[in-house]
Amino acid sequence: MSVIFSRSCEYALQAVMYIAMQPRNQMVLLKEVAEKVNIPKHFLGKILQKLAKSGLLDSQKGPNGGFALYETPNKITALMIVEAIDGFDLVNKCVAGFPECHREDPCPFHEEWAMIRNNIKEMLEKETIEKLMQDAKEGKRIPFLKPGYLTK
Amino acid sequence: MSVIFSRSCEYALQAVMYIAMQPRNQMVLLKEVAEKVNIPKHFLGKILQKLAKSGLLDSQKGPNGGFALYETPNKITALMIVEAIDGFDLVNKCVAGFPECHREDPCPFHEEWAMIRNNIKEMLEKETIEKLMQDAKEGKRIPFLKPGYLTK
DNA sequence: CTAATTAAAGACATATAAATATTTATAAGA
DNA sequence: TCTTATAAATATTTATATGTCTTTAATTAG
Repeated sequence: MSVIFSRSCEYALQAVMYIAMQPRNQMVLLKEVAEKVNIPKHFLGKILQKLAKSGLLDSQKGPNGGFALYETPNKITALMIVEAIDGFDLVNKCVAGFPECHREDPCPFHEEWAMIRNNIKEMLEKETIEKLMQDAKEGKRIPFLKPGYLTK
Repeated sequence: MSVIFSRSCEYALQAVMYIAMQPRNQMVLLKEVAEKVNIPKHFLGKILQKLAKSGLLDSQKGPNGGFALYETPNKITALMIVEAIDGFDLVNKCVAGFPECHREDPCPFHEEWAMIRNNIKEMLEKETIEKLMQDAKEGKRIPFLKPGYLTK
């Protein structure tokens, strides 16, 4: 298998990027996100609820309701999203699955993995939603990016 | 979730380490590995079969049968084990799950992740079974390591 | 107050990984 | 050849993640 993030977490990252790219003056519908980013609607609903409970998104029921970023894009990092959905077990769990592996009593992989784990964490902290949007403007692919977005 | 390796893969790494630490002049029983490393026996059986088919282990049925390393410990790397069990999707798959992400048309995470992925790969290549055993002798914890091992 | 719109919640279904149990095939030794 | 020890193969169960469907609750507009 070799997965880093769960499917839910991948969806969360993509959905937040999509929401961030919409005009800030109105909320974005679950239906719209689901269709544009191609995620099962009710499954996505639960993911966005979780992000809302974690304080990353705002959500409103009823007409004109929907989802929006709770903070400005420069305050939301990929790490926050990952932690909200998957938890960041990567930080604690032994990469080789040894049950009692920790710094004072490390397995043979421990130190090497600690470095990599740290790289991952730093990378995810550095990637704010703002930066991801910037990247998109510079041509990095975000499949659901509307053609007109760059010129807006 | 945030998993790097599947449970099977963790078991594979641990089991190979265990086998490597046994005397080379006889085969190691599935039953013994399962008990000492604390892995469900039949589940482990399938994992070891897979390692045998991949050419990492030798296996023999019947009395005096069991499993053994097919190569000397310095020829077997953690990467080989991971690839045999999980495949190394890490190499190909987009970390954020974008379906059509590749080098010529990368998502915003692509380059950062490529570096980390490479670090992981290099680390796993560097960790031969021999080195892991060396580490164990230097005090790195391997829970199923027999107390007497260091002085043998 | 009523109807319409939307997210939230809960129940259910499916897919996959993990674990367990049973049967079969192979080799060794008496 | 017969029995025993062992891995290999197969079938079954359980757990968890993912996906779907239905109902409920909240909000707005009229």
